Amino acid sequence: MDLSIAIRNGNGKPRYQALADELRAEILRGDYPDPAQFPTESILCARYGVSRFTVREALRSLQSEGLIQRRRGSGTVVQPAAARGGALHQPLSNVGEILQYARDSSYVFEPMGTTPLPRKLSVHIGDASGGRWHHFRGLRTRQGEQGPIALTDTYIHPDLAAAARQIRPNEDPVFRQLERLAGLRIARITQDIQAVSASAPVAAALDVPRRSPCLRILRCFVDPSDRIFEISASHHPGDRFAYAMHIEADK
Amino acid sequence: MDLSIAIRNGNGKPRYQALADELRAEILRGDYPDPAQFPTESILCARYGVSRFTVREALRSLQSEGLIQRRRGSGTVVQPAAARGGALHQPLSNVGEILQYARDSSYVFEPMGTTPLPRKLSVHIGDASGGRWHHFRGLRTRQGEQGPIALTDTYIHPDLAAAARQIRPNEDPVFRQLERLAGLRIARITQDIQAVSASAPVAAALDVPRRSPCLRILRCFVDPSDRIFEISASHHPGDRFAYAMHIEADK
DNA sequence: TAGTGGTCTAGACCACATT
DNA sequence: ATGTGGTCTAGACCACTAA
Repeated sequence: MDLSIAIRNGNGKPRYQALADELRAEILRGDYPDPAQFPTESILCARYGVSRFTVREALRSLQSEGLIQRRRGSGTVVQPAAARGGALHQPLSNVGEILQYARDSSYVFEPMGTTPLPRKLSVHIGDASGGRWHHFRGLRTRQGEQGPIALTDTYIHPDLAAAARQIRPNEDPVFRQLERLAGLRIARITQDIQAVSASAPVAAALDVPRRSPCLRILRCFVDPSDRIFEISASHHPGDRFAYAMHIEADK
Repeated sequence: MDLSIAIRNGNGKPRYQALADELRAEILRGDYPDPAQFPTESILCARYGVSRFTVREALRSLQSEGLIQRRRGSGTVVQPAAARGGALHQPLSNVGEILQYARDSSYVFEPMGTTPLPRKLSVHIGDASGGRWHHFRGLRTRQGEQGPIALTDTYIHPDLAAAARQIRPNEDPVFRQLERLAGLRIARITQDIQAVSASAPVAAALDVPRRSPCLRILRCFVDPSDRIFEISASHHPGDRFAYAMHIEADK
């Protein structure tokens, strides 16, 4: 009677990740109108024919994304969408979500040629190579908003110039295209959040008054060898954007 | 010859957490001048007489705190302090770190009596009870800075008024004192980061010009039953404070 | 090829919440 | 008393890196 597609390992994806994807889709689809009706670990083990380890790894992902909450003795409940943040929020807990965050917003960008890394950024990462980085500039908009929610400047390391030239606007995010074109993997992202005043060009692009407060997010994309291959600087209008996150307690 | 205090379970603390505490102390103490000299999983298993599960749980904590990086095939290396963020940074990945973040800064606060929750906050959490919350106000300063790095307003839920009256300034953070005084546990924190203009009182307290950009962090402290028992609103001067974080890649 | 960390199994005992 | 999720063991196989 069990028609569920068994969680296999054929595609190369770990089982716990495939299981997490499956359960995440169910939750976002609204399959659990009653939050307490989420299956227990033992049920998931039986239903998908995997060990408890695999189930727990999958649920750990969902918990870190804020989709479920777990309590010893009681069980697992899905977190109501209302508690997951309001309209202008961007909850992020892993690289996958940075991609997925494009869900209900759209991003268009265009190539700006090559340039030395702006001084603020080169100081920030301690880069003194002085090479020319490929530069892209983009705007993120959200339906129902009266203006863009982000202006993003993206810089690609000089060593990846060949791949950078093949990047096409309006498809995947820049770092995903880079992964594919240059055959590299992203290991982690470091992020720096600061409040700044809108400079004239930023204010114009975001359609906000000059000097109005902006959230600036500096991201460094790092490969497994600790090389920074991409840097992005995003400016978000203070009144149209909030960065939401949740932090689990130590047990 | 092994004089290491065995990782026990007597104190009630899980073994993996005791191990993480031990290794974290070693790293912060500078016991690994050569970052690559960090022990492998099998060495840690043998040295502390625990299973690989326990070791990996401990290392998972340290990795989420950005203290170590791990690579299949190569090994585990401690993350050089330089790569963990510069002077004004506050890296946070769990509740423990929010406490620990007091490391090289000092925080003083004073009671401000009781007040209805400010409208901005009550709207944010959807609270319409209208009760009077205990209010504390504090300043965080950092040695070597020419001004405070945070102005924090903390509000305690009316139900905890009895405990709130016993809170003493200049000791533990408010939420730690609440845990002790009211016998509650904190399950998680939700956080909202936004850029705002300094209002007159905020500007005066932070010693910055009026309307200068500020990072505002709204925190809701939630108990295991999903009740918000504390809310805090922190304002950080844009030019003296950055919020740093790191995000691991999906495997 | 040897050794690393990543995934996975099948068990076990426990603290805790609910019945 | 039952069942939940949290901790922990002892194995195993694998993908990957480095020598």
